[in-house]
Amino acid sequence: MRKDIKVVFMGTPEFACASLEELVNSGYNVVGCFTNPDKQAGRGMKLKFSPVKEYALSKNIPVYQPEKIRNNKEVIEILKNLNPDFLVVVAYGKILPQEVLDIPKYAPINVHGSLLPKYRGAAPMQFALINGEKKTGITTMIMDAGMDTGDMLLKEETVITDDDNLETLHDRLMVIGAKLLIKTLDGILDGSVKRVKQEGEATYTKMITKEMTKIDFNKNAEEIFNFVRGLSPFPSTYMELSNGKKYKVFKVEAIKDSNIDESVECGSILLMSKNSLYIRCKDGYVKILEIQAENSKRMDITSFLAGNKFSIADMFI
RNA sequence: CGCGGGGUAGAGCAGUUGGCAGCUCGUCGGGCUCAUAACCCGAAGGUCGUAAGUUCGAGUCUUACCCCCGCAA
Repeated sequence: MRKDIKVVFMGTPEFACASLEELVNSGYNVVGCFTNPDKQAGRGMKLKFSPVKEYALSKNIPVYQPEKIRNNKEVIEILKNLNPDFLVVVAYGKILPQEVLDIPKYAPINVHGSLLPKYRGAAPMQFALINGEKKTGITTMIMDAGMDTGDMLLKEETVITDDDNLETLHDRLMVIGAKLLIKTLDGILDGSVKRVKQEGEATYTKMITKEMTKIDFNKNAEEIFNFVRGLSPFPSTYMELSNGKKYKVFKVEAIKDSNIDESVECGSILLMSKNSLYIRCKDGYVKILEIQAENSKRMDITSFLAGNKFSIADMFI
């Protein structure tokens, strides 16, 4: 049954690859994969394949890597010739024109990392964490020309705990997304899944840029805690010393303190011992737990302080 | 040939013009006891990434190789 259904897959990072693997493992006939062009990356700037490409090649699935799709006659011709029943798009990194969305026989399906209509856009998981959400999830939808505005098909929630960071949430949603994708396709085929319009207040997320990743110690401890875990371990947040030195921060603990000494400026080092570092913020202090200096590797604060010292007069700006 | 940093004790680091291999922490053993991972004393633990070279003498200088990491993407 599933093997008679032709699927064209579009995706690029690891998050997408999980869905592709699930499609293949559950027996769908994946007839082609679209993924972003190889780019130079890593030390030595060697050409690197995307996770989706790596996997597709290992399964002998044809791979296509067009620079652009919009107004690209050649690519649209290829897509039409593949004659897909479904087009499945997961974190592809391109916006698809209606012309392409019209190609699949059943529907173009997208797997999105939030509970729509909240957190549409590029970085749903990051902002769910940064905003201190208590839950988030995966939504599958039928794509339309808008940015994550299509009719919804299935949703699955997951609770965000204090121990979560971007890595744990990403990994969890990746698995949920892959499984929900199969349920969605199966449900469309047997008619059990109905499309539902997105209702309620929609919010959009911007792409995360380096400039956005600096810690602002004028914020509350809780806000900083959420900010750090929302971007950890990648792209990660950083704090900057008044002398210009930067330190990436991967994990902190938030401690509210109503008796905080108001004469100490936000960003000042409140206390440094052989295994802990406390920095003043708006409503208390932040205890740094995992840190990485320039040209060095990520380490827990105890190891870091064994060989690196700050002056108590130092300040993070 | 994208730019750059580094391999020294279990961890993180220092090592000046080549001249006895060190610091903080941890570990182990004692002490103390109000003492949380946060007091005191003591001990163990290193073929200084690998190979060759220069030298009376190399962690340090030269050459080659291996490995790790940051930026950038």
